[in-house]
Amino acid sequence: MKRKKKIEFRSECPISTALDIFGDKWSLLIIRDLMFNEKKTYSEFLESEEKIATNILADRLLLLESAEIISKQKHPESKAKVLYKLTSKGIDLIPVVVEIILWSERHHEVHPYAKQFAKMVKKDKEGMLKQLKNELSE
Amino acid sequence: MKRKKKIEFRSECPISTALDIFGDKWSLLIIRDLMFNEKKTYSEFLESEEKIATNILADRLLLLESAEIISKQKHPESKAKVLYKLTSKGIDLIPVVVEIILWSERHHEVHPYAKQFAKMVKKDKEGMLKQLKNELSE
DNA sequence: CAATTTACTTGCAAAATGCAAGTAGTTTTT
DNA sequence: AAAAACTACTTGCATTTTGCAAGTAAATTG
Repeated sequence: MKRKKKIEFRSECPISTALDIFGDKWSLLIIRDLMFNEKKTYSEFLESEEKIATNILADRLLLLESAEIISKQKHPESKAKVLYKLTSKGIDLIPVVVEIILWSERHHEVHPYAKQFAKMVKKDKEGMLKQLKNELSE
Repeated sequence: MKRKKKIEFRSECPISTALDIFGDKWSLLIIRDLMFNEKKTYSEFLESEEKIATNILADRLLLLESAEIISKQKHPESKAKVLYKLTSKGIDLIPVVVEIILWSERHHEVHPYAKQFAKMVKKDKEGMLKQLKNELSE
């Protein structure tokens, strides 16, 4: 098991600390795929439309694991596969990700399904957050 | 007026698009300083404890300006100074930044003032969001 | 048992970052 | 009014990170 060097925090500012963990172009996309797209394995993450490079994916998975946002599990079907899942700390990022989606949807051209999602969240944000959390906590 | 090359979006995913704009270690810290720390000028941003490099700061200010998250204004006191402020699109990031603070405060060691802020948000999130928005919209 | 799949690693070029120093207006000090 | 200091940058260069292509080793499939 390869251990990634511990993340150095630049300050005790909560925003800075968060950025030290997921402040890059890729980490939140992995989290998105775990959160909304039912992706769980290395090769599934590779398929996403933004086309992350294999070495970057491996690096980010290690980083997110060392930050305890994701964890590795045995895949029930095959031992060639590795199952990644969000930890409770990762699941706890739901409100952050949802607010990013809402902001982006208000200000940019986005996929129709994102517009639909935003519409549903606006109807009942609390309910939606709870539902997402439940789905991921199983 | 130096124009920064237009940001390329990797996809129409709202999260990916947001990351194309502020998915790095510094942009959200500038936004934080504008949002919570009453910083408005280049040299004030440089003073923050994370110590951004001058060239990176200049680059991020251009990027945020081209994404219409901040705008440059004349400084009322001096024409040696430049006043940066959040646009309405930038102000609209308040919920994102607040959720990041809440998440980080729950899971990491942070400044005491951040804990205090989290406590106040938990009491009345809607009120706090409105108040922050009002303060920035003047 | 050969081909394919899965989860990576490696090597190298290109891009981004970080640091120190420099510059060009503007304002303050003497 | 000249010199010093301040403000908002830019420049050059070393270091680090990213991106791409190819390779590997174990597990699985045909």
